[in-house]
Amino acid sequence: MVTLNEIAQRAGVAKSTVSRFLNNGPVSEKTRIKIQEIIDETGYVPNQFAQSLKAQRSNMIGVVLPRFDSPSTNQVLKGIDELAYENGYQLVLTNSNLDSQREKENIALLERQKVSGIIWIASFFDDAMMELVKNLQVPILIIGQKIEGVPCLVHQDYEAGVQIAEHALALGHRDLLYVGVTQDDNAVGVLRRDGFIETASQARARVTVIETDFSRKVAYEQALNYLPELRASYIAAATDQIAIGIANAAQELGLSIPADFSLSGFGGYSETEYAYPRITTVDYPFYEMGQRSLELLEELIRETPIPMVHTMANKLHVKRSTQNMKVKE
Amino acid sequence: MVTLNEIAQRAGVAKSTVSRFLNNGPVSEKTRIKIQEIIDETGYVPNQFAQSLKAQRSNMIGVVLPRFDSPSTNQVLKGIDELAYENGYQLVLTNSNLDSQREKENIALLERQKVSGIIWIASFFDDAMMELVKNLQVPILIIGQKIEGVPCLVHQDYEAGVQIAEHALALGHRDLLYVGVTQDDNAVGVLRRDGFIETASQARARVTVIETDFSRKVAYEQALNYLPELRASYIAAATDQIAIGIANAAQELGLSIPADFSLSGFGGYSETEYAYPRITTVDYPFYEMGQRSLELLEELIRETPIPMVHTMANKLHVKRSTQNMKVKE
DNA sequence: CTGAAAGCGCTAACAA
DNA sequence: TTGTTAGCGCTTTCAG
Repeated sequence: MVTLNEIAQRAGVAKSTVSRFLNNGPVSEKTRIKIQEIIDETGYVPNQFAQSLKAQRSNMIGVVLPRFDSPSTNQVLKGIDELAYENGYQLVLTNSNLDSQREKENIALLERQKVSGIIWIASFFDDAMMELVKNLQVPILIIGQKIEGVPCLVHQDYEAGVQIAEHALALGHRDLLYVGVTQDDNAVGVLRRDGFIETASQARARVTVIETDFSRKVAYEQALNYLPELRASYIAAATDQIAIGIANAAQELGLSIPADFSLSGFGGYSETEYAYPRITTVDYPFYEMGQRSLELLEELIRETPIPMVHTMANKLHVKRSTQNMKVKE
Repeated sequence: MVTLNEIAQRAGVAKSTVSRFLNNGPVSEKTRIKIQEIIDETGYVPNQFAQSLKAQRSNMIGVVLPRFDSPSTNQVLKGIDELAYENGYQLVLTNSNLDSQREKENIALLERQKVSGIIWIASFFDDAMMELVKNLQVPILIIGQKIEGVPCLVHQDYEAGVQIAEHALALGHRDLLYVGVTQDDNAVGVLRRDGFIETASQARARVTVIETDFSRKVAYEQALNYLPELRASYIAAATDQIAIGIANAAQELGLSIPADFSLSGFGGYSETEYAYPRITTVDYPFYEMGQRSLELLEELIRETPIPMVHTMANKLHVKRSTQNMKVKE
């Protein structure tokens, strides 16, 4: 392996001179040329470990993600990656496999690796995690969950709930079903639902709530049960996956959307793009969120003081699955 | 930061003793306990850069992938990740964003980082790449493309083509349409097609071939054109994405699958799971492939001699989109 | 503008 | 079993 030392000897200068050259320090034109020549000849590349050992930090950015096969996460990743590449960072990805224990391990691991910063795409969260994050020696940015005292980047989930409710109301629906998820997930389980319910309630619409989990399959199976006796004319599902599950069940039961009921989701990362009919949803800007998260992390790395909470705006996309309340009878 | 040196001083022993302790070398019971105590107290963690600088290699495994938002790649990743985690490797992912230039950069970058090994999920391939890979100082395993003289792990694409053709023939279809992709992609563009065509031709079936690209959208648009005048009773699409595009177009045109024609894809990573009707496909074991790739890479890292080419078997999954050739008239 | 020297934290001979 | 010592390759004072 070619080392700095070797370059120095061949060029007849001291190591420090070569080092200075490498770091754009003051070096005379003559030696500059000489050194460059030798470097080209030998194909020398600095040893990153030695550099990092000195610097006590690396040019790596750690990302903690809940799983590899989530389309939304992948969009976020894409956004992170793009800027990381442009700005010369190397991405170290750690998958927690939806395991809170492993999530902690991963964050600790990245800290030991002395990454420049960590982006944590959070799924859930507990006190031990809080403790860990607060004592971290490395800047961290949390995506997707709001945590007291730690820089976060979140969606406007409450507002999204409001948007969907307003949409339903504007179409004349007065009897609504909200298919939600566990309250353990604050963003998806609580905020969206609250935005929806509060808006609907204020308008004196009737809202029923049922809970399902995140899987398309379970949503599908449950829907097979409740759809036949459905009273509501509008179903708001807490995620696009759930909406698709419901749509599948409707198809199975011979129900037609939006003729029999309107249906909407939340998410919109092309998930619903190929569902029939296209499902009305609130688009979440995942890709942009990834980019933004890296920008914010860089501020943190530079120790620029920034606000703790940042939000990404989302946008209602009306498709064919929702329509005006039909006047029956 | 707590260093080994500090631990040594506090414990009243030499650095080397602590180091030995850490690496399970011979240390007396008494000092063993003492050292452990101090480590627990201080929360000491070895500095990985220093370790790597010494060892001239890291415990990282580099993965080069074409993009983040490919479901099949994500399954592979999941498989890699699982074993990497179990075996104490850290994953460094580099995205090439479907850019051959960046693919090269990434491999070079990982080499400089002295990862223990590289898994390259290859999309395409040229001579410059060949050159690079052959001169690599780090073990590399290529997934998805077969390259002379380099360890590869590939799908049985030709065999998959054969399987689909045999399936179509067994159902009595004699007029087949193959919707393929560019021959630049050897695995998908050439092998699947050849397996299909050769099998069908031997059975004296009529085969027409048209080419599309990898996107569901383009497949959909093209199908809108050719489906109305379709002669064939069976369409074999080169990927599930393409099959879904065709199915969408059929739905749009009021054609019914499999009544009007049978349709099959290749792939089967739950992509087709929610399409209606469920599409017959050849399941590719992506997850298992990820696991296998890590196993193989570990052999390479240990310098165990292994064969150059490894294949993953796939399996035909018959769903509702294909049925017996109807006797018309 | 350049060189000598110290040291980042760890491992591995080699002696004791 | 333990300690001493010499680096791994690089950066960074500090003199010259």
